Amino acid sequence: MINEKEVTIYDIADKLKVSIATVSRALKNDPVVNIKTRKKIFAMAEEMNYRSNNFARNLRNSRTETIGVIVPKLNSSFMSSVIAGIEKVLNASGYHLIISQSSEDVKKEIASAKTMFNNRVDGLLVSLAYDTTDLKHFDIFSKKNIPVIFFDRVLDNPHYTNILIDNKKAAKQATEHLISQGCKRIVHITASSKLNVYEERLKGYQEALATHKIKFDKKNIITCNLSFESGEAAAKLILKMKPMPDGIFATNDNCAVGCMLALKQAGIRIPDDIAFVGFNNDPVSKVIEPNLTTINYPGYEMGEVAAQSLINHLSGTSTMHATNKIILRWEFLARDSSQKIKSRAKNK
Amino acid sequence: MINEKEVTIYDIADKLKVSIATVSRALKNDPVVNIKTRKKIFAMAEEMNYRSNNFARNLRNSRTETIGVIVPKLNSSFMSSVIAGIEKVLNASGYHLIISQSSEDVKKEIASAKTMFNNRVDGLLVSLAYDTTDLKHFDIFSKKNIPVIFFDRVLDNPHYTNILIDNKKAAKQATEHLISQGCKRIVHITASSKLNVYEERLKGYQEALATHKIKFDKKNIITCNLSFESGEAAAKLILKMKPMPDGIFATNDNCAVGCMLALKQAGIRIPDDIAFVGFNNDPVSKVIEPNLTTINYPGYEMGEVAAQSLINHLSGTSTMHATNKIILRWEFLARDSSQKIKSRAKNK
DNA sequence: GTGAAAGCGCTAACAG
DNA sequence: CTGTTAGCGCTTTCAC
Repeated sequence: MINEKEVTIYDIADKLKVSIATVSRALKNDPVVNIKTRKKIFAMAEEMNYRSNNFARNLRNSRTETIGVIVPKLNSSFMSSVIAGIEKVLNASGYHLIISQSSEDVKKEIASAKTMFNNRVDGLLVSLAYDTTDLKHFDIFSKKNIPVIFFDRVLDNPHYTNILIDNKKAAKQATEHLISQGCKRIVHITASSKLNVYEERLKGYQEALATHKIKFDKKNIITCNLSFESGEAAAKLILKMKPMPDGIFATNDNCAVGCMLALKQAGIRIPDDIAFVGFNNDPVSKVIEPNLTTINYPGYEMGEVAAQSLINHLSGTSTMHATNKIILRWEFLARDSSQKIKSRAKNK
Repeated sequence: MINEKEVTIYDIADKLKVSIATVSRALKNDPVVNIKTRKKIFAMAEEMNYRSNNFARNLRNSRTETIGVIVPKLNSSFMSSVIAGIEKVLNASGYHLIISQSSEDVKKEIASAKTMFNNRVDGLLVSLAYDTTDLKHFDIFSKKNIPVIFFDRVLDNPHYTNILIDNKKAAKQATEHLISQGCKRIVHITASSKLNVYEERLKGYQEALATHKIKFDKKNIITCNLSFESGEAAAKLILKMKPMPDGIFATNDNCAVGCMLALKQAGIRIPDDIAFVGFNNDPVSKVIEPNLTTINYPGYEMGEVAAQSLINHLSGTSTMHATNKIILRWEFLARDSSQKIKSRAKNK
């Protein structure tokens, strides 16, 4: 248990009677070093249990090989899939990951950004908090040419890369599906946030209504924080509506499920009285009865793409200043919660 | 977008006509520096947007203020709660987190441990992979007195701290609950892993049977990987059993839910034909109908405790060599999936 | 109270 | 192909 002395390239150089420069070069497998010397040095390094000192290396290189990730909440099925995807790609490329959660609070998001900055991350991956309305706190990064990439919860902007799905189109299809099932009074449950995801989904909902000549009514918009509990609360509001809606499009499965359970308890039949469509393809959507129709949202893939895109920026494969948008595919999953007329969907 | 030059303590010293030593001391708020000088230096640092260089500092201090976390899988409700708890405590203490997943594979776990070691984490938090059978790959850490703490998925050992719940007792209570509901043929669905969690739960199951003079039958043990899908597969086995069991205790909610859904589809009534108890209090347990009786398992808290305990080790509050076990409380949640005789449980 | 100076381990320019 | 050397930015003795 005694603290062994750390072995350095000096120790290796001493033993082998070569210079530290040679050791340093050999360890990086620099072909300029004689192949035999390289082999000897590798062997000795192994034997002495040498491990390179990242601080010293980073101090010289001023790179950390560390990527920061800021997300609103770690414990959701979607977000943990994203992180898993990020982790996979980054680890494969030798990067490390430091993670921080904003807990849906801009203030904490700002603090996290600062911490990441001080820790000199080589790049940053961000999904914004609920109440974030501008991107000023990321200016420090762009000033130093540190790439920042936003995913899922993004804000339209001219400076950074955004990775997202076409929320408007997905929401439109979800709403049109309800309309095709005969729904006329469709409630939209969403968040009171300025983030693109919610704005776009609302737009998609409105567009679908417009296309089918259904008048948009503000009273049919319920805003909440999208939790399971707020879904239950939404159910109470819905039960008081006259006439009651015959279709509900919620921007989040969890919330939809909370709402469905509460409505079922109140005797509402789903989908016959009220048809449901959610968003995200959360695992619960296949447990609730009837199974929830939803939009499949590639969390794991989004993480992979975000990480890969960052790595490309870092390695210069893509130019720093190229601002773009990466749009991922999504998929509409029709399940029983919304099929009023057709034969019931197969389990999917 | 021009890369601004990084400001160092030399720059501050220059501007203020003091030495770098003074600046260094002042920045750490060392009382030996005149209070006025300290204030001036702080002000200037602020003005110049100084940020301390962690590499240089770490190179001197040989500490990283970084904690490594290795978990089997990131994307489970339980694990993300744990990580959230860890993140909270660690961030509050100024530590960073680097995360890696073993994907339930010892080989990747060994590789991750090595990476963490090379990155000189100050401490390590680990939940073991499915097929890990010994702790040799963590020897490198103990040799250098780097604390390693295991949580949840642990292996009994004399060298490291383990954080877990009393799985045997919890499993015993779960099983006894089924017995008290009149179950005589209780199937136990568990994992074919040597990890304590599964062994202890099996023991608890067996003890409960013994206490109530029910003969243990190996045929009543179904082993699988505990996924939702393997729960469905287990249902097929169960349907073929003659006589069919009248109670099932699964070591994981997800798996239990997969199994329940499949059995329901086959016309089995729950709890009347078969009563169910799960483990983990996963969100799905409150969505499935009937709601799943389960063991509440404090993931977030487990993360907090693990992180705090590591910090205590690091700060010397607790001695390095003290090996111990931290046992967290758990809670049995009786819900409808298991209540054959009593009036149905209130929603909990 | 403050400063000078050594050095943490490594990289890379330069020289041979 | 190999060695010498000057730092990277910071902390910390040791002097004054």
